[in-house]
Amino acid sequence: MAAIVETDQLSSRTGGARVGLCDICDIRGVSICQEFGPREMAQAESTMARRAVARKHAIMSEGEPNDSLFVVVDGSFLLSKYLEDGRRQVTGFIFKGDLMGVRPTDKSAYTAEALEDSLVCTFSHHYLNEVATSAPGVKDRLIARGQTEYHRAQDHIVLLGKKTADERVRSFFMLLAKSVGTDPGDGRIEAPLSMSRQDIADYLGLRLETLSRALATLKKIGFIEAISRNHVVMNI
Amino acid sequence: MAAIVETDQLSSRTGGARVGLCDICDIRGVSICQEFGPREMAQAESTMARRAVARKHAIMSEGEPNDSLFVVVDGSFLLSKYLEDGRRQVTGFIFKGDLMGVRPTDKSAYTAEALEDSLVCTFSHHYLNEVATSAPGVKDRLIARGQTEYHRAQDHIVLLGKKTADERVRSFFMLLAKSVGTDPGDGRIEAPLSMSRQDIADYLGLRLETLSRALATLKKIGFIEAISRNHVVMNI
DNA sequence: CGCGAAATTGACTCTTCTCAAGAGGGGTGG
DNA sequence: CCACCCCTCTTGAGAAGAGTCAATTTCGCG
Repeated sequence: MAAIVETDQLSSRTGGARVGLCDICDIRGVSICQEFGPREMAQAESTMARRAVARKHAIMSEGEPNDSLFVVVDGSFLLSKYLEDGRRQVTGFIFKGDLMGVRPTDKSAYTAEALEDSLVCTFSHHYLNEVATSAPGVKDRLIARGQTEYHRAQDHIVLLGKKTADERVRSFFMLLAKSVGTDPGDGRIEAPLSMSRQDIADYLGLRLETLSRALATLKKIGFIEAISRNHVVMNI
Repeated sequence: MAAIVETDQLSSRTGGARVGLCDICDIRGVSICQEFGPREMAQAESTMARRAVARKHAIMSEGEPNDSLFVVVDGSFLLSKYLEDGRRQVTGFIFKGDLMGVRPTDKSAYTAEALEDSLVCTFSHHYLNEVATSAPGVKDRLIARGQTEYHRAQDHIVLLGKKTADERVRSFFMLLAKSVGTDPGDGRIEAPLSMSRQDIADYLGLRLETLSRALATLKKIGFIEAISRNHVVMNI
């Protein structure tokens, strides 16, 4: 199922001048790179690779080894785990600025696949360890990110364990608003929907049909102003 | 609700000789302390405190600040989060050797309360940072522990999102067996049950009654050989 | 414009929840 | 040491929410 794919058109791995790749990166300020000083940044750029990941392609697969840290520069990813009989649970959505693969492992705990054509920076952990000796903040940042992931997971647990279908769907849209929502000026919030209804249902622990009915309810009460396959306008 | 309580009878914070506290610790090998060299260990012992936590008392509370790392030396803890209307979700159980408070925060994401009279070692993060400069493995260990927590949370998410009541209960007992189970020789596994039925139900996203019915089923099919309020024998 | 996948809606089923009553077990006081 | 009481757990019956199966509609894409 969806092997790791290298779509390298945008990679900067070829030799020569690479000054500026990070300088112009619009997530530089929010990710681990902010811990790099000028020297670390130069080091980073020399081993870091930018990689395009095509929609539906996995960058990590459950059970497969992974030794890289991925920083999502653009696009979005879906994290999932499968039960033996094929039931799929979506354990999270990853957006611009988020990290995947905080720790090298020889058995990844989940699959991460691109929901749209996306762009990531990859850092080998082996190398990151070296950088960390001169920029100790990097490890603190990894610890912090790990905790953020954990807290998100705990919120997800509360959602799945205690919330009704309508509440779950509402919570999902709140998360979406916070992660990728934009405010066009009026009270409304707009957000792109890079995931399918099935993806959302699998995230919320609901069936497709139940999600659909909940969407109808949220539309009726006005929480959702308009929704299409890949876009939503909310009144929060 | 359950403030942080200091039940200090067992604390070693008073001055004088403290040699040996860690040397004789039976979880030394499995926890972060294993990263300490002799010098770090001496440092650690001088600022670390052992603390007894009485049953039902919280060592961390949702929304409250926390700047210590806790290592569970003996006993067990329940992690929980509450919705505004009081619904409680148990997000995890913590046993001997586990960590709590991997990161300092001024708003703890969850509450941790002792399920039985327990014993923890507390390390202030401020101090831990100093130790980490000479023992860099400590931070790696914190990253690793953070990831372990996250992976457990993901398993919990799968459980809540995709499993039936019977499957959830079965999974809980498997977890219990792995965490605190002992094999008395025959194929069976025994484990103490420090949590109530209500705690288990809140962990599994089920009602008390549903859990009770599932237990009856598991007894009938023989997965559970015997179960009382605080002890279980399983056939795995 | 039309095809096909994705999403919605409908009717019915089933698992889990709810409310209620009863049984069991542990601890305290007589 | 026993009995009682209280709290926890179990069991029962009916209701409700979400699941299932199936038909239909919508939307995005060629």
